[in-house]
Amino acid sequence: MKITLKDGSVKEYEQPMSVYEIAADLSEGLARAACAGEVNGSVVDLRTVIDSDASLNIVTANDAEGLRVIRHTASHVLAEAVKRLFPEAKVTIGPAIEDGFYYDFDAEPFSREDLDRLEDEMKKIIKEGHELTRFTLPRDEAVKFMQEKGEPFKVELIQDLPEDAEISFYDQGGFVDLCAGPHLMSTKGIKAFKLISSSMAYWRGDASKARLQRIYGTAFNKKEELAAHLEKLEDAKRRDHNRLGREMELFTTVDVIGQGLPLFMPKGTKMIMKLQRWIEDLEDKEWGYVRTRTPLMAKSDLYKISGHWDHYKEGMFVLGDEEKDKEVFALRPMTCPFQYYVYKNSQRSYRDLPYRMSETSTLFRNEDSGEMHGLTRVRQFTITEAHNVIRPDQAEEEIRNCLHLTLYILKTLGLQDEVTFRLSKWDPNNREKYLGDEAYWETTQNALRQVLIEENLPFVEADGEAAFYGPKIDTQAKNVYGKEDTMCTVQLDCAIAENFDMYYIDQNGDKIRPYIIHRTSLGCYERTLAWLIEKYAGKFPTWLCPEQVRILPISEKYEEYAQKVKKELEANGVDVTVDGRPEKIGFKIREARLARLPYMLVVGEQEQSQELVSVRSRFAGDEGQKPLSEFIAQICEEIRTKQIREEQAENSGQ
RNA sequence: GCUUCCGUGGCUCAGUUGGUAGAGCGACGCAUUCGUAAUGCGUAGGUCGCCGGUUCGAGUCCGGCCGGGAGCUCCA
Repeated sequence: MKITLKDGSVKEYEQPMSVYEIAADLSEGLARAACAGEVNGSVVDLRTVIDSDASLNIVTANDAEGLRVIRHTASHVLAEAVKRLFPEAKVTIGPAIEDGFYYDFDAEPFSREDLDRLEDEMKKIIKEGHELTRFTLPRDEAVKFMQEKGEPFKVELIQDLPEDAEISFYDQGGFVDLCAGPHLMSTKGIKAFKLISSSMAYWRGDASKARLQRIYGTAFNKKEELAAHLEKLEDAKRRDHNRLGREMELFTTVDVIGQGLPLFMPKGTKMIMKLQRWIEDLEDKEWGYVRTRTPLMAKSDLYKISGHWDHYKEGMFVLGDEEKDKEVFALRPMTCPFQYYVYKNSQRSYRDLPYRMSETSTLFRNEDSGEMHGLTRVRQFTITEAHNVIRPDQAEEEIRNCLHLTLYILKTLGLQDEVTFRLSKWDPNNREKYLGDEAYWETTQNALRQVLIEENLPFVEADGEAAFYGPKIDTQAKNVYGKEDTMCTVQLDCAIAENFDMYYIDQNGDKIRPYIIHRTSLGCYERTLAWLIEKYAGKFPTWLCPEQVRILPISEKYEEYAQKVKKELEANGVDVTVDGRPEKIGFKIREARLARLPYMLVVGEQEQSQELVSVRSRFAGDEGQKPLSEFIAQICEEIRTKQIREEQAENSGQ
């Protein structure tokens, strides 16, 4: 690969090299004069490297590194612009993040107009082309330096650093920011950026600390890349389930019913019922589950035993007033304790375990008003969840078992490549939030980690994401805005059986505490539907479609034959309708396409006389005429096997 | 709960500096009975999210509330 340096000279390498490697190499020799900015202790002009030659094929990960440097520098430019236009604002921190950068300020809220003005100011700063130069100070001098500048947040940051640390600063033509770097050598290196939005954020993410104003922006190497990114965001919005789901009449919301309480329309309901019947049958017939049906509410007594009354009362809908009423009820936020009493109804032997209780249950959680979002964050949702009561020696096998079921379901839905796994651990610095001691958490977390490793699933570990009774394996998916949500979960709970006095009788006749696995094989139906809408942009696999086939008679003369075809398809369990309106065939096809239907059957004179149908599919366009019986066999097979047919782009329309 | 943007007929949107509303699609009616992405003509439909204020006059300005989007915090 060839690198063109800023002074015009060319450097050649036989092997592709990373930005880091180049940086290291260049800093040894000729590069210093041409470069600035620091990467891992080596000095390099990343701008030069990135721009060198598109055919260089610098490894993607390193392009990402370069982008981070551009974005981080952009955040400094933003900070300078804010200080210029709003001198009273205090700067805090401004890192590069996945798709851009942000900077938090202690300031009055920024409006969109403010952001536009800031963009203009940033353009000026970029054009002025300030060199970024690094210098360091001993800690006490650094503190003094920022005190004199009147930046209390920076002072606090410096004071948290080790006493003997050399504190590094970057100076861009007079504006100086505390920063570890690296940066571009000049503000001129920022060639394409945009401020996206502003929002409130807490200092150090702590709601009890200062409320800051965060400005989000993004920056790219080239204007075209920025444009492509913005276009991608626009495209993502077109797939947004909250828009598409309403447009396709899957669900709606009503002001007077309330926030976070979606109404499923007939089509959305049909999809959810298809998912639910599938999951329940699968669990019961193939994975050894029994089904329960327990109340949607209970007296406060139950939640006092489970611990929810003390820890999570704000999150529950409480019916009644403890002061006035003899009995206070609450709508259930989970199914766990109800199913525990199903287990406790009779004495269980070690031979009975695992005892797997599953229930499609509606849950209620009083989310804060700002939290609700479409179908992904609601106040009432329905989930097929289970509690598997097991012997301690069955833990690993049963966790694996649950994970396999989840993986099978994701694969069937075509979602297996959309997820990441997370080992959700406790927060050792916040022990009062959890049951059990360090040894308990080490043991249970190790058990889950072991399964993930053995199953060869890539995963991240996250502190403070566990349930209060135990660690989890969460299956995470991102929505069209890149926000991550938990879809499925497998939780190991070795603690709660004690609270409910659950036990089984072992070989020796002794009472033993079981472990409990809390798990879902799919996320709640609301969230899953949202995920499917966004993944498929409304073009669902045929088996899930609420309307799988629409019959389009050429004219009203063929209505009778259309009805006959409909009856035969219905007899085979296909969801089918007839569009008998006196419209032209082209018009009916257009509407069916816009409704994202998988199959259209055009019927007219020829089809009627020979028991044929003309098949037009979302997948292959005009598939031509075939005998009705052949089409039925084909679509039934597709539905039975839950096949996901590949789309073939049609050249007309959308 | 907080920050910000938004709320005009069923849907998507227009509505210049305040002078009581428009379009396309859809719906309905009539005509057309049609061969693979929009047949023509006509009709109806809005107290401009709700409440209050400023004003001679408010969809347009101000305040509060309700609802929606994005973000923060939270998420059993």
